[in-house]
Amino acid sequence: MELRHLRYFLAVAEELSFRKAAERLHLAQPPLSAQIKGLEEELGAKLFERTTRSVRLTQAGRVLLEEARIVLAAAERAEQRIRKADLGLIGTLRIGVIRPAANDRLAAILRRFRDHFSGVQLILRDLASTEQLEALRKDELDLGLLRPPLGFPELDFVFLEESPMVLATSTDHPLARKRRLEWKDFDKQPLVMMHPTVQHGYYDGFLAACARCGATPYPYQYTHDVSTKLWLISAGFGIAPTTATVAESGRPGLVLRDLPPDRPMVPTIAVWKRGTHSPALESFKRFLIEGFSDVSTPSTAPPFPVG
Amino acid sequence: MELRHLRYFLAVAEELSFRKAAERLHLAQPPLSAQIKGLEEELGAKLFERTTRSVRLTQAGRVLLEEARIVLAAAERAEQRIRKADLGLIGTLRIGVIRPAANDRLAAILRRFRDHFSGVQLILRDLASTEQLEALRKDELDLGLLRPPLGFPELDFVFLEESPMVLATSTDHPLARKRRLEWKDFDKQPLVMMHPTVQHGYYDGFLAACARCGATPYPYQYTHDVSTKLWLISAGFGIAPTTATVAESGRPGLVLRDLPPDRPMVPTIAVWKRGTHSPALESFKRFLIEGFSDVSTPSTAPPFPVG
DNA sequence: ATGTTTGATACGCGGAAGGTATCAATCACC
DNA sequence: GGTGATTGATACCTTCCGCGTATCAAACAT
Repeated sequence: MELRHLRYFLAVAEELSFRKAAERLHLAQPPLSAQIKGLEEELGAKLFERTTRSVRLTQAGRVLLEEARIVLAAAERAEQRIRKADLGLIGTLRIGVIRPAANDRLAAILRRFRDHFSGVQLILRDLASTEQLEALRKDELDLGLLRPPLGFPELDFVFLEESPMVLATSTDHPLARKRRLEWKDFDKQPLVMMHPTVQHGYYDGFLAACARCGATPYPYQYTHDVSTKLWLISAGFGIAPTTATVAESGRPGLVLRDLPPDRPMVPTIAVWKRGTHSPALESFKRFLIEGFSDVSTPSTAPPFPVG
Repeated sequence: MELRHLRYFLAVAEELSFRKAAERLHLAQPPLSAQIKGLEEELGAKLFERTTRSVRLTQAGRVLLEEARIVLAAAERAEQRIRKADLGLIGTLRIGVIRPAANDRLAAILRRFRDHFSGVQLILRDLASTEQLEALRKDELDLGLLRPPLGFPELDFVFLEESPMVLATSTDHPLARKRRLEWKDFDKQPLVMMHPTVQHGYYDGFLAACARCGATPYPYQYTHDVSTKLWLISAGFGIAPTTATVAESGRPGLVLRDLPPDRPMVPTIAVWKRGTHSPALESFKRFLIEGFSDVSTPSTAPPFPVG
């Protein structure tokens, strides 16, 4: 059975005349009769009682009259929704957000987007950077707001903002009191780090700077989220570089110190799969870029290692 | 757009592989690609992001995935309901009933039918004989329970039961007291008759018997339903032949008298349009005939004038 | 009796659906 | 890093089916 059969049937059922129905369909009458006949044979049921002078619906025909209208309406709706989706007016955007990016600025952007694109359902997922990259790879996410580096090629990104990396220690740690930190201060220091499975490469810049000055801190504890990491640091389990904006809310027992000169910056980037042509996503990216325009520094070359 | 497109699209969207989808559809891969391409062009929207190694849904594709399932499910449901309708398991039966036929016996038959065919919706319409014939002609009724004669050819019928015609008078009418009625008693009597537009030909037998005996009663009042007719008679507006079963409920002021020998019988028949092949209707007729089997007298030739 | 109207039938054409062979691009694997 | 395997796209051909024209048979109108 094809929609053509239903369209033809509906015309005949409504006109109760093959001739008039054919006219309405801009079709000759013989092929119309043939199509109806074919439909009846396929369904194994007579749909019309025909004489040479009258056409009447059978029981089966009466039922199909109801059903055909439903099917055709559903098909019509499908076409309309496709067109809307293609304009980016409806659809779903699955967006991954790392905790530090879930701030007021992003909330305002989301709110503005929803005001303009009420038909686009935003599905926000609170995921760590590595998890987002994996989700992007598996096409379970349309856009990720996360930290570099990118996990695999086939990704495009745009830089949104960056925040300096600072050192987090407990209040009773010697480095909390030292007047001015130097890279070699971190030699043989125990580090409280995010586990690579949730954030990979985050510490590369820090460790490289240490290495350049001959300092070799060592991994001591791994956590899976930022708040646990800060909690462990405040409990004296070690030190760690972290992003300045993350720990702004004054946490008791925690001290944030500026790193020595040439401190790494921690960018937030928006990432999506290359070649994804989604008008809704394009619109969302426009809102994102505009929302961060006062802080973002557009760059042609990636300001950090990719991959 | 045809259902084929949606079936093909659904396979590709679910498999996310043209090759696997083609396999599932028992189809070669190139025509499948061509069909999807054609669908995309017709809708004016890309449905898949394809590389040589991966197939991903676009926003529009994701929307169509939902919609295609809906449309195909509706089509599936349509086919199933057609088959059921063709077996007479679902559908609607529009049945006309004259008031005198709306009795306990018919109610029991209707109840039994509904128990066996719960999917068939019975639409009962309280209509006079002539109205039913008109409704049958216009295909607004599937079966009529009414009185002869039939209004036009193209009708088939089955005899269900009959009841003797009796005379209705008011209690103070001379004929109410006469010991034994003769046909010539009705000469010059005013008749209270059902209007021909609601019951046509009902009085033919009575008037013919009168005429054979030289009696000529005359039409005096016309009513449009039985209860008004009996009310007028009880009020002394005239006399009328009526069906014995109609006036059983003792109405004050009304007297029913047996007619002279060779009194006409009043049949109840079930009527439908010839050539109507409706399994549900066939089943209903079976229930009807069985329900009246103790009183009906099957006959090959019509026991009354047709037309 | 004749003409008109209606659905069915016969038949031919064109286009679209489907099959086969093949290509280009990418991935896996040694 | 070259090579074979896999995947979707392309080219080309065949088949079939949807559609049009011409015509018929039946029923109604005149």
